Amino acid sequence: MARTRDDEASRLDEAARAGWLYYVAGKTQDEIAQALGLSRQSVQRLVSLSTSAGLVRVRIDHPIAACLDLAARLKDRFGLRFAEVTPSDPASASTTLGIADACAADLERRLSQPDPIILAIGTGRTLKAAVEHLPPMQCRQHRIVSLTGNVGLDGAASIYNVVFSMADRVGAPHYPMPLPVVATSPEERAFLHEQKMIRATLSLAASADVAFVGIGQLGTGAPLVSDGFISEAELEAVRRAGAVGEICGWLFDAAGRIVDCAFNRRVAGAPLPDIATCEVVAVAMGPAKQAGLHAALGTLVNGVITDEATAIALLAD
Amino acid sequence: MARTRDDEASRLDEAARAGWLYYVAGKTQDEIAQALGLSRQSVQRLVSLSTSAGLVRVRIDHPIAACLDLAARLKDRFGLRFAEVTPSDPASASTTLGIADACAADLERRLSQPDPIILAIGTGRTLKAAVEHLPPMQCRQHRIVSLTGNVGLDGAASIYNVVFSMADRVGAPHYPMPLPVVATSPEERAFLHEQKMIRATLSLAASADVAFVGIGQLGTGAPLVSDGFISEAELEAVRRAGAVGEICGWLFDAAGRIVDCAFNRRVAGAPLPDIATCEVVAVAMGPAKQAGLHAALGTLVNGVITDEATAIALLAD
DNA sequence: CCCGGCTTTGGTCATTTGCTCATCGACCTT
DNA sequence: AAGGTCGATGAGCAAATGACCAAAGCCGGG
Repeated sequence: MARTRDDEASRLDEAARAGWLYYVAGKTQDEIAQALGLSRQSVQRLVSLSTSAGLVRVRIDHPIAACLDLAARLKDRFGLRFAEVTPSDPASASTTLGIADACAADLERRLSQPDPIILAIGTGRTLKAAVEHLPPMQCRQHRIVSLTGNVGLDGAASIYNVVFSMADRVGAPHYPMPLPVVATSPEERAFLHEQKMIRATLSLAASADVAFVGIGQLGTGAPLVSDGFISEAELEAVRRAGAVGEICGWLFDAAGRIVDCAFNRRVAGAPLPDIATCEVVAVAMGPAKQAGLHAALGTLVNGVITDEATAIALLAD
Repeated sequence: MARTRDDEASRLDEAARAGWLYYVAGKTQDEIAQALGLSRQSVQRLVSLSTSAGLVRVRIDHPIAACLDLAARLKDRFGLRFAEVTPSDPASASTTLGIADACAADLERRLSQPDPIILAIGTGRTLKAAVEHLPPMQCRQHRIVSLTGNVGLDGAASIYNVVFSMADRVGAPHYPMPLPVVATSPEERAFLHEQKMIRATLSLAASADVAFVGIGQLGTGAPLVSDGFISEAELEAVRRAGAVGEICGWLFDAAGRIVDCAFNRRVAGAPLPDIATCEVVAVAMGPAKQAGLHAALGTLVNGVITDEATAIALLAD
């Protein structure tokens, strides 16, 4: 036996004492060494031991602390590269409150970097709200590319295509997709994708460094239905085929796989960027989006911005 | 107005975030700076703010054998119901270091109980420091009553009356004493105590479940003198009459008896709760308070929070 | 008894951190 | 509107910290 119980206990005792002097009394390791008659290195080891042995408990008394903890657990659980959790306001049923600010803050942080990036952006009410929280900036070094078509069924630009307002605000070159959101047939889609300008934009989207996307629910009030891209009946059919959510029009199942269905073959937007090469951040909250979010995390996206309640629900699954 | 509440709150948000990343996640300030899009110096300031604002609470989760032993011996020797001993920093002359944290932790423990209690609190620098270490809580079930008047000689509220800041932090109903600390005469004291509101508060104090009090020294730097409640000469007189310490203004002798003197007849605060029915905890450390502490232990108080050096000295007497 | 492996200790150096100072900019006063 | 004041910010620097490395004990096995 290399060490007796007593030795170990007294060593922990020493460690606790050193940790106390260091963390509570705020002494330097040199002073502690002098006080305890040890070398500074020994004190360093004791202090280090006191933390690694879990003797030192640090608590942050702020609501943010719980959110950061949830974010760390989300990252760990779903293998994400990025996670941010905002405090929930239990009184509000809004599905953008808080995360829109958080998303805007994150966008701002990324855009204020001098190194040029290609930023892809999806569509939807959540992103729309986020972009509205962006401060005016000038960052011509970045390029912003839309992942979805911006033309509705009636030929009018969809108001939820956010690339325009975003690029407008931040003063960056932008690359919209002059396409319908959904083509009338796979053949039309293929034809459209052959167009030179479209190909350039598609290629830009494929090489995006970071993408922000919303999660579309498929239940009551599904945006695909209310925006007229799919009929209730067809949606019901793909739901029975396993679809649980939608990103930029792409329907996916509970395992995060793009469903092989007639609708997806007509989606005119760019394929979702590969999470191996691109940071794809889902911005969504609320019970309606939970199933879709859960399926997409770690498969279609490797980042998330959500709220406390949704984070808790996701981790409980 | 230089700063709005929102600005300050969001700055604390940021500070909490930085503090969490630094202390809990163990990141370096450089990494945090990069993650939050700030300069390293700003992160340093935020981390520093998070500690100075009391957001970060460190506690050593290890019973140091020596301190446990001292606590047990104090309980045994003085017949106490409660004793807690924290490690000492031999180099520091602070009279609050460590015990403020310990007192805050104990207060928090008691306040987090669901069963409602009446908590009486005295005054002084030590308790003030302890309250500042309390985390924000919501415990409306408890009542906090002050044992002393909160009005100084000049009519201003004494800053060391801690019931306000404490109640503020923990969100509990509180009952201050709208009285001077010391009345100008015994008659004035009697008259004041006849007031209806005062009587209610006095009665609440008398039925307190637990009380936390500081110990006032009578030697150099006696708070009663520096706060102007008693003249040097008068203090010297009561010292010759046997007084060795003071709790909430009440002077007591080496046997722990309240001295029968002119000053005590004018003390306007509530009588000290009876140790037969109330847990009265003295929070004090340091050689200057040792005599008073020794006299009060087991007579006026039945609990103590002190530090290692003081505990050793008390047991050596 | 010596030797080799293992742990611990103290020294050295790169990294991290806290502090001071100069500068900038916003806001207030005159 | 000009000037002053205050706070915030970033650069530089010195102190503090943590990691690495070599040397010294310590033990069991031979």
